[in-house]
Amino acid sequence: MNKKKIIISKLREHGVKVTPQRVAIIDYLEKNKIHPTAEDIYNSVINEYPSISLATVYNTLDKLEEIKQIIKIKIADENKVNYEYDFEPHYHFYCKLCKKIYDIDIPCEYSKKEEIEGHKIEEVHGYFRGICKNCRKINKPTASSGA
Amino acid sequence: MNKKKIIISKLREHGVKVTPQRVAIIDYLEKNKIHPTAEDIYNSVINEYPSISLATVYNTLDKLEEIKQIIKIKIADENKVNYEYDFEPHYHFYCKLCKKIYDIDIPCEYSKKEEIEGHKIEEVHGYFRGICKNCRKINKPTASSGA
DNA sequence: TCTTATTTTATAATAATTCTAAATAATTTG
DNA sequence: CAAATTATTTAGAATTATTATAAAATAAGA
Repeated sequence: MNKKKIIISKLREHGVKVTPQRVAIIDYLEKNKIHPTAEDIYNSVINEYPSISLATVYNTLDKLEEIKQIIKIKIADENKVNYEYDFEPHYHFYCKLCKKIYDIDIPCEYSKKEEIEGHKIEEVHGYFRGICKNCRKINKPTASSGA
Repeated sequence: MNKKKIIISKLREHGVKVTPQRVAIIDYLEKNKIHPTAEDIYNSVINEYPSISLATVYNTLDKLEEIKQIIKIKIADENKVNYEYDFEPHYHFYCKLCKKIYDIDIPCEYSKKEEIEGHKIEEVHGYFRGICKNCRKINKPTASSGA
């Protein structure tokens, strides 16, 4: 059973209607694992549903978050939310130059703990910020430009 | 040498003037280690400097971030930034009920690494979200209300 | 004191997100 | 099948945190 099917059945379980707009948003998430913003999703889904509204995108993302199938991540410099579709807990890396968010293939420490210092854990978030692999290369002085 | 003095000398090093407004903001951070928002700071400092503007608070916080004396944390449900004054890297815990941010007294794994998967690390962030110790108590069924 | 650069202030602008109310679609009930 | 009910979508207005702008105030140096 793939994630799309899981989501659809979970929506039904929760009495949430599986509308074409919602499916289009789920499809987008399924195919574009780039930690998109609500606007990224909107800009793509609007091709299929020219009358879709940004509010519908936000509303759908909220529902998906409620049923714990996506996670909001707040990592960018601009004050906006990116959405994570992946199941497995892992770290993220945000590049201050190209603004891309990378998945980091190490599990979050503490991601399996249920509580910490008496507090009940529901989500674990871990991320790095810095300069990514590619931007380092681009900005590194070349042999000819070096001293 | 305490942190306030360090900050003041660092500001001077960077050619940033140490104005009374800025000192008041630093004092607030020194005395209120509650991960305040810019508005929290503004609401307090305005008592001392009734004409201070929110822009000055943001401007000062940006300067303090530039010289790496505070860290922006994006953890709350509302889309706003909280500021961390503490030196040592550690985790945070955000309570979804009372909205408080707790410091968690375990060091961030990877906080001393310089790079990961080829990316250059400049900041490491780790946080939990869930229900805090106190809110768990308050919301727990009492002996008399239980089955 | 005059000059210059910096900072503060007040206000306007921006941008992400949420809210609202009307329109639409789907579902249930008679 | 038709009417009634309910959930959803839409368009657009409202909200809110933050940033930008420009004029006034301040500070530092010559």
